[in-house]
Amino acid sequence: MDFSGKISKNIVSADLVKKRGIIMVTLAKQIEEYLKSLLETSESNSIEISRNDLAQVFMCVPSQINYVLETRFNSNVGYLVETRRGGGGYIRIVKLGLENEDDLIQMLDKTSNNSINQLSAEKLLQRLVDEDLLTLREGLLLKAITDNNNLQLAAAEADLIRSKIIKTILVTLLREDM
Amino acid sequence: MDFSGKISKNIVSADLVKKRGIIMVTLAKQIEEYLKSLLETSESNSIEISRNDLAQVFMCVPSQINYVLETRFNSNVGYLVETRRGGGGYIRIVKLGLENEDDLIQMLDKTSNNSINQLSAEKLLQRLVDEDLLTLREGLLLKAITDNNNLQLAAAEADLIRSKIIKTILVTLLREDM
DNA sequence: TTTTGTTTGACCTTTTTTGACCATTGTCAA
DNA sequence: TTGACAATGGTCAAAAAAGGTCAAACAAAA
Repeated sequence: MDFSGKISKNIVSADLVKKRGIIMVTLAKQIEEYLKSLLETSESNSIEISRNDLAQVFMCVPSQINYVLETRFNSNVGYLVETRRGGGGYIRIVKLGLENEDDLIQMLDKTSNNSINQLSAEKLLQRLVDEDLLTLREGLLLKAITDNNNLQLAAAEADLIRSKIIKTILVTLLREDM
Repeated sequence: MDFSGKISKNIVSADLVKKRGIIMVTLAKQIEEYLKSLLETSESNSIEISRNDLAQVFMCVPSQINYVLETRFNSNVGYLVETRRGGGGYIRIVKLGLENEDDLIQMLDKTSNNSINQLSAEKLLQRLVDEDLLTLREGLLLKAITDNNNLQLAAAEADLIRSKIIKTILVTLLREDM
């Protein structure tokens, strides 16, 4: 996208720049708040936006939206983002339910070491089944997927992939729109 | 075939991606849903349409129909399309079921190329959900697991791991006790 | 002053839409 | 019988419509 020739934005954006006391509220912060307010009024704890439209609303470059998503809506801070390109593309932000799911959060913390061996994964999955966070069938499926025999990788690599898979499982279970 | 007054919009089939407050439904998606709704009411799991008539109903160029057929009704996602040109020409879409083990085994064969990209995996999972071999939740979980963003690997490596995961899923579904 | 966080824009990838041109089949008049 | 022509559907590449990446420039905080 070519932005050359765009109207100098300093003038227009002046009234968008609110001040809170002396500290300037950044654009990123404003977009963050806006998205969070949308999420709050959403019944499903998720919203769908168009990157271009949103950028237009805030009179900024589209990539600014990505910055906000990366820094304020990643899974470490309790959000999940799904996107699609092309005509009819969209960005979906899903708020993860962090309030009631302390166990999952704790597991997530522990799991984020980027490495989980097969036995640990199996135990963790079993625990999720025991706590009714996964059905038995889901547990079996996931156990098979994280099995060394099926991954067929060098140990270190398998452990790494497994940790990513487990992390994804935990994050997905935190979705409140399932 | 008479299409007059037949566009029943917003017929949303079970989808891995549950839709909430859609921003923009593409033409392709609408035509896809329409054809799927026709298929669902069809006793024979097959329908016959006229490309030109359908294009007129949706007020688009005829080749748009081909795009929909190629991307949404190909054999990878469980459909078979037969056509005939010339006067009295037609397009027949047949929905292939996944009714017995042989179908899954066939799927396994096709899949065992040691490489599956994200989109193909997503479509395959969607099909398993549509055919009630996976629950929607299982589908979402598995889709997340096979998502590039979550695997965080180089494309080629991701495709390889994904094929192993898909293979494991299919094999597991073939288990008698699942 | 150094470090960390924000903003911007050039360039890239994916998906959908459109249209010009091609191929096949059926009909009917010569 | 055959050859024009109408009625279908097929192909392919360009344009349009999204979103993604990354590094440089700026700004704020430590």
